[in-house]
Amino acid sequence: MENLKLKNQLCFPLWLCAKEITQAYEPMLSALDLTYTQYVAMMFFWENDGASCSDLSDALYLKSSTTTPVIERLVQKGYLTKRQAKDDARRQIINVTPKGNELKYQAVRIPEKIGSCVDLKPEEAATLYRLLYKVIDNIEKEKYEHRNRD
Amino acid sequence: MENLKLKNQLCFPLWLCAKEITQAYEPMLSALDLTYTQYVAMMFFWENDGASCSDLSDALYLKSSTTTPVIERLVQKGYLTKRQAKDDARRQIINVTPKGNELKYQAVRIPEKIGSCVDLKPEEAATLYRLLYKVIDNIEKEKYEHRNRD
DNA sequence: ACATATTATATCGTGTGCGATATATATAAA
DNA sequence: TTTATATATATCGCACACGATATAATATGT
Repeated sequence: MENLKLKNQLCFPLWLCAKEITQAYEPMLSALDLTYTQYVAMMFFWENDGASCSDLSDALYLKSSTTTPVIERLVQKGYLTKRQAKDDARRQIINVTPKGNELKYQAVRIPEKIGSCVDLKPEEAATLYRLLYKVIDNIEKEKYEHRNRD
Repeated sequence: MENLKLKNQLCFPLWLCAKEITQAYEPMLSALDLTYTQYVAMMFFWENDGASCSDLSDALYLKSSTTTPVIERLVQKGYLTKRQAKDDARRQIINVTPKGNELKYQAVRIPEKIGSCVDLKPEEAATLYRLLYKVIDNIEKEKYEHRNRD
């Protein structure tokens, strides 16, 4: 039963690490009135102004049942606007407001602060980054193959 | 603003990877009527029968507001029991029921299935494991120092 | 043109996970 | 002994995140 011990699970430090790093953002983000998920969503729209709800869902690997309320809150806070596309009324176009763009200038110091908190050597960070994406790709591939087995 | 792009964030693949791997457990765990968090809690109690609620909170770095309902559900399912300690009435002792121990034998194949899904070379998995714990330790250290700055 | 399938988004219920707060018990200090 | 402090756990409200399902709009096939 050695393989059922917590210390032998890869998933456990992964889960824990994600939780810890998300919490490390909390004091910086609460100053901007953002949660971590809202911050990630803002990062996406800063980079992809005019994208749709489903573009966000795809980029973040989230379901619309998660992104819809996240976007809704960011609209309420005045950081985003939402309107129907002219060519396809199903599509909701999201735009960043001037207030939402100001946030970007306030957020610009956050990544380096987190970096100093994580405190890895550049090559360690690069290795971690590479291995995480490898796991993500492997799981995605497995999911895809599983779907096609039915 | 290059550092505010999603692809340059270490936290994003971390968060995504944790989410993906948790979901990969889902089909195996739903057969045992467990969620991922409940499974982790069961792993802890299989290894630490007779531990308390706060022992679980400490081991999983969770608050009692999270562990209390998790334990509550596992008691309802008949996998755990909860009783007051004789020497300290504040302390709640958790024990695994026979039904809870049967689960262990059904769960024993899960880690290897996840391993094949994650599909890393042993040395890659070891590196990932080491780097994740390094980040966790660094963030914990930072938290500790921050507390002592006040 | 019209039925069918697909796509985009929303709604609902369940289960974490957090901070803030409350309560009961136990220990230490006066 | 009484008071103060610390500890263990529970409760509450908020914000994800999921699967299942519903609804509306568009695209496709005959």
